[in-house]
Amino acid sequence: MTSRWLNNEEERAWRGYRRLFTLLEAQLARDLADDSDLSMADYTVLSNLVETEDRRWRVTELAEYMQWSQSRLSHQLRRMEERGLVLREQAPDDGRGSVVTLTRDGLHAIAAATPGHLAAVRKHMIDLLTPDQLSTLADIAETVLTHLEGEAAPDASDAR
Amino acid sequence: MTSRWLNNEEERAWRGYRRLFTLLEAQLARDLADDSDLSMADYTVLSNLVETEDRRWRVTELAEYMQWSQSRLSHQLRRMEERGLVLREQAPDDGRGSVVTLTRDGLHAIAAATPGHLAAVRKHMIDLLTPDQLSTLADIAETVLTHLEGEAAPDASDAR
DNA sequence: CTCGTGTACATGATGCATCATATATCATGT
DNA sequence: ACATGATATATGATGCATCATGTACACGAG
Repeated sequence: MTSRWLNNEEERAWRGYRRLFTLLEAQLARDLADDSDLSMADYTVLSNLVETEDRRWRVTELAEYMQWSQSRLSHQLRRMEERGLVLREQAPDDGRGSVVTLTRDGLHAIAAATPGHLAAVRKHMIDLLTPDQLSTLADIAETVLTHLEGEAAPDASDAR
Repeated sequence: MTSRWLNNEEERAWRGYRRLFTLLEAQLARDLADDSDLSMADYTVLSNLVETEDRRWRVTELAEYMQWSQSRLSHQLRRMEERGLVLREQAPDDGRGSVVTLTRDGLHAIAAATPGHLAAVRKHMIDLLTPDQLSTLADIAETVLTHLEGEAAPDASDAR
């Protein structure tokens, strides 16, 4: 496990990347809280719901899509259900399953919050970068994500 | 829907960036947990301590440097103190303040964990990218961070 | 000196994230 | 039909993050 140290440019990239996420996330959460009653978690759930054709998700599928644990999503949905933002119904095709849907209030909440949030994303990040930078960033993410997804399921050698 | 507001390339960058952070953070935390008894939070605190000349920080300064709330750091330090990783002493020059230091165990823990952690950072990110990509990433972070830091303190009346 | 105000840090309460486990249902081999 | 194991979801317990507030000290004005 002999590890080389990070050189200057690598360290600049690494530290910058981490600090970027920390500060940007905080700023977006503040902006969102300022003009809605939603947390980032609420927003993400609602926006995933509103983006589907019929505005319905099976709970586990939504959890996988969001890269959340099933338990985390279940707790989050319970809180959002108590606030009247979403509903959980019996899945028609599977007695074990639930289907989450938006309530009228939930739809209203996400519709009201989205323009402001996307404006904030632009203001604090997208509009600050050149098209080249954006495209490089997307490439970086793609490369690392491809690697990480291979990492998560390096299975195949289950046989002993 | 996001694509109404961001064009394709912007959306690819934005979604990629967010998913990158989520998955990478999870992977690094797993790797760290696998070969140490430290959480990412523990690791960050310890590594900030070990990187200073005398291995001492005033609590508030450390909190600012880490971009943590003072309260969050205080709770974290209490837990770490209970585990014998750090110590808090009276600040010599200010009766209100505390100075955090590493214990022998804390020093040992960070020394043992660092090579593996840096190897993981290389493996899951740095070594996957070209020097150009790294340098663009660092530039992106610098640009956005400069903007965000202006955002956090848009208060010009501080001028003396 | 002491009064008011600001700063450094700690702490209790509350909400969220995670872990282990429970419950109900489905799927399959016998 | 039945046992066995897998899957979908919920939930209670625990630890961490955050918020509001408390305590102690600092510092300057009168």
